[in-house]
Amino acid sequence: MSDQLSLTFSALADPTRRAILAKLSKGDSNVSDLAKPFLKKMSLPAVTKHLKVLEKAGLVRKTVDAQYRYCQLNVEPLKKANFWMEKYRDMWEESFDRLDEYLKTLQADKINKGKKYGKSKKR
Amino acid sequence: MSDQLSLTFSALADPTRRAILAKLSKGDSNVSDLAKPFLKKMSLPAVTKHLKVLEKAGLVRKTVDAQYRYCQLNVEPLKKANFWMEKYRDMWEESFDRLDEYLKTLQADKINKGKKYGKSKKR
DNA sequence: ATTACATTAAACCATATGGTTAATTAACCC
DNA sequence: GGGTTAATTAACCATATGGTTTAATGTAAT
Repeated sequence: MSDQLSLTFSALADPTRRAILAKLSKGDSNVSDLAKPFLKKMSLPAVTKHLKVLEKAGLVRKTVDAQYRYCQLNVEPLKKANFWMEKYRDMWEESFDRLDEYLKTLQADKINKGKKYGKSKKR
Repeated sequence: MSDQLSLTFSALADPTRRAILAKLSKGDSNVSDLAKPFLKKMSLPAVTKHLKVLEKAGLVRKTVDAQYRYCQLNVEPLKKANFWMEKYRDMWEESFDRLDEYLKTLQADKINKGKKYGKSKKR
């Protein structure tokens, strides 16, 4: 239906699914164990559905062992999503620099105000 | 409705919206100019809707000038999304290391095969 | 063989999403 | 003021999403 990147971002656009990924990052798990923390919030089939979304995005892989399905995190799509974001990294670091500069300005102004005969700073 | 992060990922989960962001990263633009490349694919109101999604996620800001709305990219949410992803960075770099190791193994095997009396490698 | 457990499938529902066309609003230009 | 342009709103539609409950499937355990 959608492209890989859209599937990935779409899969990440849900707190439950992000929590599932977080849990899987600490180790593989079968469905029941994985679902346990969410069963106060939702039913087991709901978790199954979330897992299916994650699988379609390639973020989770299942291996069958008897009646258990072991889920494993696959970070490859995350890597690709991150690669897409990298194009914008400069921009947010630049804006951080600007913030940094702004904070320095504030600091300078504060010092200036402190001085009885302080000059306004050139920028 | 959703949390900030979900809104961001959700906004990114569409190729048209990502293209809009890409275009805005090269400079501010009013809606019509922004929409131009997409008008073969979809109508202007459709683009307006996409913009609204991006605005709700905080990725785009509009300023009004007469009848024009100038759209500006705001990377802050991208920064936050990236921050979330960073937790997994080690994992995909690790998997790259594994790939690297694997490739070296292949290389070693190749060399081994080349030798008339090569031993099979223990794993 | 029966029972229990792990997991998924089916059927259903409400709301969200992504698109359309037609109408509306607001500002400009002559 | 009348026409043009920029952009949004409204009303509508089809499909997707995220949840439910109940049923089905397959394996294990006794």
